[in-house]
Amino acid sequence: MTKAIHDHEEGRAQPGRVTITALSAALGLSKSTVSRALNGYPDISERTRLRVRRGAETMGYRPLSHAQAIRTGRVRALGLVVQIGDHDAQRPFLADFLAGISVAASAEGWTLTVATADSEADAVRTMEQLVEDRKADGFILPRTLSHDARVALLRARGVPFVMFGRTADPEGCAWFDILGEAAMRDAVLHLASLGHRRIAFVNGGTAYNYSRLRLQGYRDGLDAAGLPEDPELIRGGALNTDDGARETRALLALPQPPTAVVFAVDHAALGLYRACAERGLQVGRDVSVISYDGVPDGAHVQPPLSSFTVDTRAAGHRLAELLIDRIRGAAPETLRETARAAFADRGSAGPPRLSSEALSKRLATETT
Amino acid sequence: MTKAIHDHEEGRAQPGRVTITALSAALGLSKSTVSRALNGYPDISERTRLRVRRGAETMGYRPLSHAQAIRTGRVRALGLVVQIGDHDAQRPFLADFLAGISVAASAEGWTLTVATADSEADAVRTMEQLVEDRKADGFILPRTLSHDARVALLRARGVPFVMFGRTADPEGCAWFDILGEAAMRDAVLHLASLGHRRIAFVNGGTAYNYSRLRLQGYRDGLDAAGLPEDPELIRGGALNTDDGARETRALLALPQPPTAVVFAVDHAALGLYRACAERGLQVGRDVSVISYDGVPDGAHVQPPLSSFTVDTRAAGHRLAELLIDRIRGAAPETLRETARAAFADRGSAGPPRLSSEALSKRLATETT
DNA sequence: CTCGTTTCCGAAACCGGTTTCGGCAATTGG
DNA sequence: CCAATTGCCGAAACCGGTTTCGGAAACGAG
Repeated sequence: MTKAIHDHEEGRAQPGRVTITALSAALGLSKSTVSRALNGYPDISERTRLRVRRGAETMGYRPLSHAQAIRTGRVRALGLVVQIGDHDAQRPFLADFLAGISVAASAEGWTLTVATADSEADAVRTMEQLVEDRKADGFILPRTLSHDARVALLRARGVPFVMFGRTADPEGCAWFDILGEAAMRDAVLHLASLGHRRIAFVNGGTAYNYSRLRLQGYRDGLDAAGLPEDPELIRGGALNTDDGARETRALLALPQPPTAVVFAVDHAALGLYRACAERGLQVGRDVSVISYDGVPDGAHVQPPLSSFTVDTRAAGHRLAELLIDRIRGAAPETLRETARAAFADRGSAGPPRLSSEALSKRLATETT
Repeated sequence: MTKAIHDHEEGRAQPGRVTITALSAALGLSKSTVSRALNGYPDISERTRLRVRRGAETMGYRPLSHAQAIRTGRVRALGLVVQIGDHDAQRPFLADFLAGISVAASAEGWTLTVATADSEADAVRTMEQLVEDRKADGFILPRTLSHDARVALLRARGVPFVMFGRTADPEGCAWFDILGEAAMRDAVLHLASLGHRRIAFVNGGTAYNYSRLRLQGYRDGLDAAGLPEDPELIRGGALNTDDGARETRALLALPQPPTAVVFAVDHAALGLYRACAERGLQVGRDVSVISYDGVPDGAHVQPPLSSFTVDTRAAGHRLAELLIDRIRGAAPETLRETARAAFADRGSAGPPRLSSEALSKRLATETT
C-alpha cells in the first residue's frame, strides 16, 4: 500500500457532516435540483424550493465554501492587508476595525483573511498572492492614499474592493469614509465661537488622501468664521506625539502664536500637551486644542483631549457589508457612503484666557 | 437557458492559471503521478519526482488549496480568534502579533483567518464554526486562561492548536510563552540590589494563567533577595491605567509604604505615574517602578517606564511555525518553547531616596 | 530461463459541490 | 385535437485536485 510521507492520523471524511448528496437522497431529489433550489435558480418550482430549504434547515446542511469555490471561484472570504510599522496611530484601532469586519462578515457566512505588509509594494504583492490563490474574493483597503497602487492593481485585475477613505480618482471605486473635512471645519467654528482668532492647524501625513481633505476643511472653517488664513499657522506631517510636540513648539515660537490648535491626528495632539507642559502653559486655558480620531489615550491626559471620535468598529462593519455587496455584483457607484465623526468635548478647548499678544509676551519672559 | 438570479459577470475559469492537468500533460505524465510526486509519495522514482518539481517550478504551478481541501480536509489556513473589549492592553500588540503570524504563515504558503469574539463562550462558538466550515486547520490561542474552555473544545474535537501562554493542565498542549515569572523575579532582584527593601507587587487579571506565574516570580525574587513577604504589599486585578492608579494610592496609604513597585502590566504601571503626580512624588526617585510588556506608551512618560519588553511579533512568528508543525502531525509535547522578556532600563527605577518611613512621613504632612 | 518481487506509473474513482443539457409532462395556441 | 411552448427536474459532465488499485516492466533468486 502506498502511503504519504506525512502521515495524517486524523480521519479525512469527518463523520457528522451532511453533504448535498445526503440531503438530496433524504429529500428524494437529485443533487442538481437541490443545488439549484438553494442557489435561487428560476427553473425550480416554489414548492420544491421551499421543501429543500426546510430540509437543509432541519438536517443542518451547510455547503463547504471551498467545495463550492472549486467551481464558482468564490471562497466567501474577505481580504484585509494591513500595513504595519506604517503609522503608529493605526494600531489601537485595529482590534475594533477587525471586530466590525468580522461581525458583519460572519453574519453573512463569510470569513476574513488577514495578511500584513511592511510597505505599499509589499501590500500589492501580498494581495496578488491572495487573489492568485483565491484566498479572498475581494479586499478592504484601509488608509487610502491619494494615488494608490493597490487600487491600480485591483482595478486592472477586476478584483472587487472597497476603500476606507476616498481617493483622487473615484473611477470604479466603492468606499466608506468619515468626513474628516467636516470635523475640521466644525472644530475651527467651535473655537472661533469661543473667541479664538488665531487658530492653527497641524496636519497628518501628506501622502494620505485624508490630509488633503482635512486641510480643506480647516480652510473652509476659517472662511465660514470670517477669519483670515495665515500660512504660518498651517503645519503638517505630524503623525505621532513627538511630531506633534515639535510642531507645537514651532507654533509657540511665532511672533504671533496661536491661542488654539486644530490637529488632524490625536496622537500628534498629545504632543501639544508635552510642549505646553515644557513652557508652563495650561491646555484648555492658555492654549486650546481640538483633534481628530478619538484614541483612548486622549481620555487619560489632563484635561482630557476634546476630539472628533471615529467609530472604527462601525466603519469596519459597514465596509464589510459594502464589500460583500460589491462582490455579489453591485456597481461600485452605488456603494459609496460617508459618516460624520462625533465630537467629544472633554475640556481641552475653552475660551482664550490670553490674547495672542499676551501669550507671546508670557512665552518671551519665561524663556530660559 | 437557465441562469442564476445573481449574475456573476466575471469569468469563472480564470485564464492564466496552470492546473495539475495542464502540468501533467506538458510533462507527458498522468495527473496522479504528478500529484504523488509533488506530495512526496514513496512510489515515485527520484528522477520523475525531480522532473515534476522542476516542471511545476518553471510553469508556475501552484495548487489551489481549496481544491486540495475538498479531498484532504486541509485548507492551509491558521485560525486566530481575538477577544476584544477584553483587556485594553492587548490592542497595541495586535498589529505586531498579526504581522509575526502572517509572515511565518505565508513563508510556508499558509494564510491566516481572523475572527473576533466578545466573550470566551463566543470565542468557542466562533472556533466551532470555523472548524465546522473548515476555514482553519488549527488555532493560535492568545491569552490563555488557567482553565480554558477553548482548550477543552479543541482537545475534544481533536483540532490542532498552540497557546500563547501556558495552562494548568498541559495534556496535549503545545505552546510558546514568555517567562513572565523570570522577569518579575529579576525585577525584584534589580530593585533589591538598588537598595529597596519594601517592594510591592501589583498583579494583572487573576483569571489569566500568567498572573499566577508572575506572582510566583515576584515571591521567588523576594526569596532570592532575602526579603520578607508582606501580604499588604501584594495587590492585583490591575489591567489598565485607572486600576494601576487606584492600587498605587492604596499602597501609598499604607503605614509602611513601598519604595518600589513591580507591576505585571505596563498599562497599570502608567497609573502609578498618575498617583505619584497627585501626591507630588517623583517616579524613579521617590518611588521606583519596574513593569512588564514594553508598550510604546511607556516610552512617552517622564521618566520613561523601565519594563521587561515582550517581542510580540517574534512570538506570533514562532507560534505560527509551531502550529503548522502541529497540524502536520508533530506531537504537542515536542512543541513547547519559552523565551525571556528583555529588560529595558529607562530610568523609572533608581536607588531609594527616601526610606519607607521617610516616605510615609512626607505623605502624611502633604495630605490635604 | 522462469517465477515471484519490487519499482513505478496510469486509469479510474472520488471529494462536494455547480452547471449544462435534454426530456417528460402539463399548458397553451390555433 | 394536435403541435408548439413552457415549467420543472434528473442525468451527467465538470471543477482541480487526491487516493486507490492494478498492471507492466525491471529486478532478483533459484
